[in-house]
Amino acid sequence: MARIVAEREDVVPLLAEVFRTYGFEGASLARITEGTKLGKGSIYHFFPGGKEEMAEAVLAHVDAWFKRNVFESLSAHADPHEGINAMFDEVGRYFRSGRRVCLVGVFALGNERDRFAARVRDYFAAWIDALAAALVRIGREPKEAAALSHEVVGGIQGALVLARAFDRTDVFEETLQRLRKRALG
Amino acid sequence: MARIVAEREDVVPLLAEVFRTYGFEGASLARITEGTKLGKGSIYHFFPGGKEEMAEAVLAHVDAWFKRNVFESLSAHADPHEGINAMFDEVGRYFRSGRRVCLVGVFALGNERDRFAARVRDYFAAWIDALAAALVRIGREPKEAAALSHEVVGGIQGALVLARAFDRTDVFEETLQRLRKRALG
DNA sequence: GTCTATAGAGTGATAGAC
DNA sequence: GTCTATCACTCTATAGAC
Repeated sequence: MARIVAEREDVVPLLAEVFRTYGFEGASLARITEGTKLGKGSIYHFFPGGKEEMAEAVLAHVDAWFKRNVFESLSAHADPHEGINAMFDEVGRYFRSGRRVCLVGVFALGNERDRFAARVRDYFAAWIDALAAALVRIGREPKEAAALSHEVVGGIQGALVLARAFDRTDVFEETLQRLRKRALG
Repeated sequence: MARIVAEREDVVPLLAEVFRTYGFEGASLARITEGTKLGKGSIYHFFPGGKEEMAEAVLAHVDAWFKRNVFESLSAHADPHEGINAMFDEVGRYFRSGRRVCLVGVFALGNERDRFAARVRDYFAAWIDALAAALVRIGREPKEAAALSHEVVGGIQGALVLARAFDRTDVFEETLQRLRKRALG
């Protein structure tokens, strides 16, 4: 018996792609074992809680990734303009110009939202708050910054819907450009 | 046997709520029979093609509803400003201030997009085109009208995601107000 | 009898859990 | 792999309108 060492952390990104592609209900064990190249036994060894625990781990992973790579750009840069630009660059890369959808957004729209309400809420709250803080740093009024921040994050989610609907990456890229200008201008 | 006469058209709105709530994959026959109060026999009598035919009928129904009640507002009013205002009013009502999600948006994000690609694309294209035409009528340049129209329709989709994520209708209403102002201003 | 709407038992396949 | 539950779907049987 070959023992290809896998760890929980190595499985989570693969799991994330399955949940992202098929949603929570559509992520069947068959699709999960295919996507992770693991047997059912291994999957349940890593996630005794079943699909619910898998989805929790995936949401935590996405949340951590965004905190580290996207939200932190906003506060880490000495120049907040640079931080905002870095955020848009990262977002464009992460969503592969709209070819990839937002897993948390998909969960927010679905029936599974209630099950993962806290995770979904916290993800968007963290993003919006980090962006709003950067907007205040470039001189916006707090209230204006909050509204603009909602507009940008919501606009990105909407752009993902339209990019998928039209199957066109330029729809996503152009919206990203427009939102970037509005945030910085 | 009680014979409560139902017609296909009466069933479609009930079906729509099931697909809207659970998505295509999550709309099991158990949920469908529960939501429509019809037995499997009746359901398959109306939709011999099964779930695929049900989803097609639902998408066609939503599409027709929007064409009649939303997109037509944009062209029917003598004053395009009034038409755009009417569109925003209808959208706010239809989505129940963000408590309801967009069935076509959910389909666009999911794996089922490919199966219903034409319907999904046409729905958003019709909406964006109708709005862009109204924006041209109030004096916008065609190119600017197209960009703004994408922004508004995408913004509405994104606002639905955020409203569900935060479980707050005011997030949706405020975004709708902001987009309305931008469209008209 | 014919036609349409109804109900639901029963099919094999597949689901998630272990 | 094995378990039970549930999946989408089929089929037979029924009722009532013509």
